[in-house]
Amino acid sequence: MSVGIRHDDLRRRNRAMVIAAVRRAGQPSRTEIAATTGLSHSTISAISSDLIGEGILAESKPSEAASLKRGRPQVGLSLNPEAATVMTVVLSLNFLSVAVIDYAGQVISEEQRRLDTLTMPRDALIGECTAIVRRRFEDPDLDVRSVARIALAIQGITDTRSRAMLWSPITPHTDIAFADILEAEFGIPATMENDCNMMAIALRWRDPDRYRDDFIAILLSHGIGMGLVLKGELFTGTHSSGGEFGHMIHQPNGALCRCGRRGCVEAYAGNYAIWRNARQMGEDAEPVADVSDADMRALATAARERDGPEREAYRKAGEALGYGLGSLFALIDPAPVAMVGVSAAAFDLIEPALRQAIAQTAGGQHSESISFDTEPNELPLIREGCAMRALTFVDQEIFAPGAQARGSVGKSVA
Amino acid sequence: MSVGIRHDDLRRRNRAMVIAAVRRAGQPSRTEIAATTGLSHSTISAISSDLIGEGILAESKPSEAASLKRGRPQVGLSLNPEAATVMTVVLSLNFLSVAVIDYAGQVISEEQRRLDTLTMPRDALIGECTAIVRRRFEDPDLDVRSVARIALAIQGITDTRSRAMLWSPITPHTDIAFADILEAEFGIPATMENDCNMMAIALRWRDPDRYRDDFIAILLSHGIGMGLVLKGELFTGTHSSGGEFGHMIHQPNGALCRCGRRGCVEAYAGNYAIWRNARQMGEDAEPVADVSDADMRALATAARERDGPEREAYRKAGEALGYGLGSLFALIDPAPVAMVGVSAAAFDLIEPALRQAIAQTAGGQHSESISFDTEPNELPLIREGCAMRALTFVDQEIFAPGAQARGSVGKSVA
DNA sequence: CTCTATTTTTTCGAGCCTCGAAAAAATACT
DNA sequence: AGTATTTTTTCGAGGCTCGAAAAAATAGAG
Repeated sequence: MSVGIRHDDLRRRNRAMVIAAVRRAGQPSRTEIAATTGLSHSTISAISSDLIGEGILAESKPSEAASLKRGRPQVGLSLNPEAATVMTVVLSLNFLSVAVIDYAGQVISEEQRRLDTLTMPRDALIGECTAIVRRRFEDPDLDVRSVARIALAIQGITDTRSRAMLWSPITPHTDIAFADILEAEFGIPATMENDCNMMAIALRWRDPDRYRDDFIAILLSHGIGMGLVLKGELFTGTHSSGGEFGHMIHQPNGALCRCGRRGCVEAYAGNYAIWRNARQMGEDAEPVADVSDADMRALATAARERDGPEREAYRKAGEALGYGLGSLFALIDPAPVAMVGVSAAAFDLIEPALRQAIAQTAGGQHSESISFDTEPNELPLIREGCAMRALTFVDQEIFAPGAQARGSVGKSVA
Repeated sequence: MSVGIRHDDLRRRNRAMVIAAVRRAGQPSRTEIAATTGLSHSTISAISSDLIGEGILAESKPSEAASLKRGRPQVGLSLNPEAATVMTVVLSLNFLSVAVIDYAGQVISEEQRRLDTLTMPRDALIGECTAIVRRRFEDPDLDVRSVARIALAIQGITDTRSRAMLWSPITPHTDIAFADILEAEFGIPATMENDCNMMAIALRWRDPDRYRDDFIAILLSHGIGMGLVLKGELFTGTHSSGGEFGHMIHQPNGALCRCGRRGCVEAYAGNYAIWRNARQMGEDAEPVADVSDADMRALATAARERDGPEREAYRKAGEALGYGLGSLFALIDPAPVAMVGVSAAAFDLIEPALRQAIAQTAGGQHSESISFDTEPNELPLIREGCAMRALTFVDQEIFAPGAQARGSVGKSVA
């Protein structure tokens, strides 16, 4: 059962709250923090004085707009970039990237690398990941001790505890406990996250007005992924990262999916499925391993030019996505959707059939009011989400230790 | 954003925690409460002394088993039945029932009534509800002032704030703010809940070992409903009660559903759908308004006796439920399922096709390990859930005021 | 150039709350 | 009757937040 609140949790939680307020607002004054947190000025004063003393926050120049006002000018509080650093590792199909990010969220250094994830042996894949991290540590400019957290993201299913990759389309291997491996290797806390969840976190930081408490990020790529934020919290399954939107059933006994089953949404809307339909290869054709972004763009161009199998392929993708979203909306009610990935650039071809399908479902009662946004480039989003994930971990678990250990106050996405 | 913790919230939250511990454990000693809440003995002593002084808790006889032990005997703490009462109102097809329940959860009095919900005018329906509540208030044995909360449950969609029924299959009328209406009428806080959510709450109280943090309650009745508990909390949509499992899409452009759309799970698995298929009326046949429980039982008997359209109807129901559950499990991972309602008594006819379908979905990877439980009688469950819903409201909002107003510590189902 | 109004931030004492340790209470065992 | 054991209460210490007041820092008025 949930547990009582001990007296010392109070300060820790309010510390975390202040740090979160600064991370969100950028350069808020103490008065502004008091307003957003609902705590008294005295408390904010005491806490921020502590945090400055510990080198977590720093005072910045009084904000420009405020100097027009009378009275004592506000002093902005900001995150001290040197308080800590975090590392992000993003593993996607044939591509591995790492970045070092300071406490204020700026990228310090990065490295990217192509590799053949589909055919690599298990050990080689793990080795590449540890090696790329190690190379960052060897950078003489980087203070190794400052690295407080490593966040990995991978396309595929991870476990709820964010320790391991359970299954991924980018490698034949399963159940790799990347988080444990990196922790053992470098002695730094690490987590293994799902790529679409990180996209959702990044969207929330990028555009908190549109993506606030309830929204959906859908990755339209070789496969179909989803990151879901409900009531301000990242939605995950009970055992895994969950949210396997791409593998909801669209057509019982339908098209062959990359996962080996039939009729999944992905088997109609993934790049390989669009490709298969556009090339009229039949729904039983084995999914191809990869379709280049250029090929997909050519497909979209062809579909825009004339009515033919390409256009029909996108229509089928839209239909599958629409019925899938309709079923999802039946469960969670409609919410804003962000379409991310290379096929999001072809969303104009997908949207009509999608809206038509969704209008025929219970969740689509107000289908014209459901709004879609597109973002063709998923990698920067994933990296950004990872960074925020790692940074907020440092905020909460390291700079306000114990605050999140019990109960659930103040938990929120990222 | 989430808000800081003020000093006085501390006591309120810990009060709520102590009350919750007593409600859960029945007659725990102070020492046991200290252990489950993690608070110190001194704190528990102080809080329980307050609660006893306020008439919320009462000391009961030392528990029998403990007297075998040495030392000072434990004193059990229990809920004082006279601390408050709550009222539950359950509105289902052609049936209205009300009950008064004391603070310890015992039914004090009840009344049940048949009425024709499908044809009643809006005002008459509302009038029946207020009248049946008023009659309970007129009971001379009932201290009107003790009634602290009214919880209504209805089959259909309610809003997230638990104020109104938005849509229901039992009446043609929509958007009835029952909670507001009863509050205005009697001056007592009221909520309007979804029936399947109440079932889920009741299951959790009845069998916390099986139904703890993640489980699904599915109502197999004229329509198909679902109550979903994830991570220990009732899952609702962003705007409505959500969880409209019955209206996830099973077959695009498939059988005609009671909701007017096509291919919903319910259009294959609802009683009217099983009836329609068993009578070979075709998937376009208008759903019948009601099928009696006796007719459904006769159908099940016929299906068990011989291979024919009845058996096929149950097979189709199982298939729809299986694919629907498969899609749901793709999103949330598998969880224990309780099948409730008259058709749960025919689950033996449904299960084989259900398991076969689920095995073909992503969520059904370990389909043999997914466990189903059946409970043919939904009404007692709904009433029980309503009672617990109302009682825990009193625990938290009235006897520990302010505790839940900010943040989210200690929130949990019911 | 000084004084006043205004706004932000800090300081200080009061009031709560929880905690640990010790005391008190209540029983079983010897 | 005395001792051991377990539960519950008491009491002082320490920590935290709050409100009020003071201090700090600036713009505008005269």
